Amino acid sequence: MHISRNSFNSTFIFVAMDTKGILSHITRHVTLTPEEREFFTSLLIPVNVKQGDFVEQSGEVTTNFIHVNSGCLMTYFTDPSANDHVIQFSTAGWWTADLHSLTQNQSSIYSTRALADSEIFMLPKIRLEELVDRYPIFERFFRIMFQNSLVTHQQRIVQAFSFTAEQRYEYFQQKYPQLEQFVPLKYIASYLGITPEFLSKIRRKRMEK
Amino acid sequence: MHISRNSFNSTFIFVAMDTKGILSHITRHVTLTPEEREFFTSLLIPVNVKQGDFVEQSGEVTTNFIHVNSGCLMTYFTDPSANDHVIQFSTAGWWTADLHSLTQNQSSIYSTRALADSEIFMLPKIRLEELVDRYPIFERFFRIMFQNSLVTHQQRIVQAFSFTAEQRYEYFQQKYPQLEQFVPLKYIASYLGITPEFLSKIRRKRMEK
DNA sequence: CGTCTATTTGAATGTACTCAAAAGCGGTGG
DNA sequence: CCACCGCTTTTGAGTACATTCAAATAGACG
Repeated sequence: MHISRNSFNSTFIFVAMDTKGILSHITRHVTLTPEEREFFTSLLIPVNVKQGDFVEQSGEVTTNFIHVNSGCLMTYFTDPSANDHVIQFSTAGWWTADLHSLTQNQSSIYSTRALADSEIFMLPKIRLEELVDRYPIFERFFRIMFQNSLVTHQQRIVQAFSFTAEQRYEYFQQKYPQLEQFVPLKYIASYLGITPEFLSKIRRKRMEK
Repeated sequence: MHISRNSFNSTFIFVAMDTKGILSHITRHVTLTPEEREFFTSLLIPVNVKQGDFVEQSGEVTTNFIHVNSGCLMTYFTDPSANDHVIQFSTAGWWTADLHSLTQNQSSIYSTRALADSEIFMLPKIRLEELVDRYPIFERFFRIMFQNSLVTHQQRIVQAFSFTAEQRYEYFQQKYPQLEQFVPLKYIASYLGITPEFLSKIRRKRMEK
């Protein structure tokens, strides 16, 4: 899998970053006291990544939850035949993490890379544990977040099995209209579970209508 | 979709039921005080269902979390072409719920039925809310449960897109060896996202090896 | 412009589906 | 106890959806 900038950049740029976005996403689900906000934001590690940078690499043990403040990330799985399968695109407001690697301390089978220059927050697993021990309201927040994520995952499973590729593409366009603007089609094809060639044929067919 | 007993049984049988199993599943993840155990079990509604009974029906708004104490349930989705797609088999120790219907108060697109005579616990949504408000330890429990469930869901998405039907069948056999003993093949085919005819052909091919 | 990658096109192929029908299997009633 | 019924599973032929491979075209970037 190649993106224009394909070097692995291990020297992330740490900068001051606005926490309004992430806090507003959280307070959509739970109410925080000033103290809770303060403590939470103190745990976040702001990182600037450039297009093509790896945020996580398969084979390593994941130690961070990641929140996208701006830009766009892509998480993908490389199968034994060296084919990549995009699992998720994460735009502003989304969280991403390999929960299996994170909870079982096993090396990850997923990689996460920046599809565009992005501002992200890293929340180390051990810090999250401190956070929820101290303020159970965050336990609730993550419970709700995982709960919502499960709904989305379940819908994707249903679709994978009951929709044709063309229907999945239509659904994708409706649900993420902004993504198609700047995500290369081959990654969208991968996300839909089809080859770039076949996506191209679907697109032509739809243009002709 | 037909099971031997295909009547909708709205008169569930309420009985005394052992709460040891469900408590041990919970205390695998969190530690509970006697008071917390007591309060939690007081919220559970034990129900006995017979093979073929509906536990939840699509079109209705879901109001319960369901825990399987013994037996086996199956949750499936009926698509616009009236084809059923099995989403999950739930055996002893599993939880099941349509989180979308539950959280958004919308009518469910899933149905859940008993594949065998089963003992289940119902936990009404409003009771769960009381529970987590009063004892945040349960917030943690459900956070961990959803987190683990997400791992499984993600794996299933990866498999749907990168495995052939035969590979998915092999994985299923490894992961749920007990299920194949008594679940009709057509439901297993549905779970795997293939037709019963094709599963039959896969099985013959594997027998010949 | 030249190079590199992304996208499109077309032909041949493969995986899985549809439809129709036969075979297997468990229960029920005469 | 056997015959019949309803449902599940198997089989086979024809078909559709999606892939592979090879090559042409289009776009982005230096």
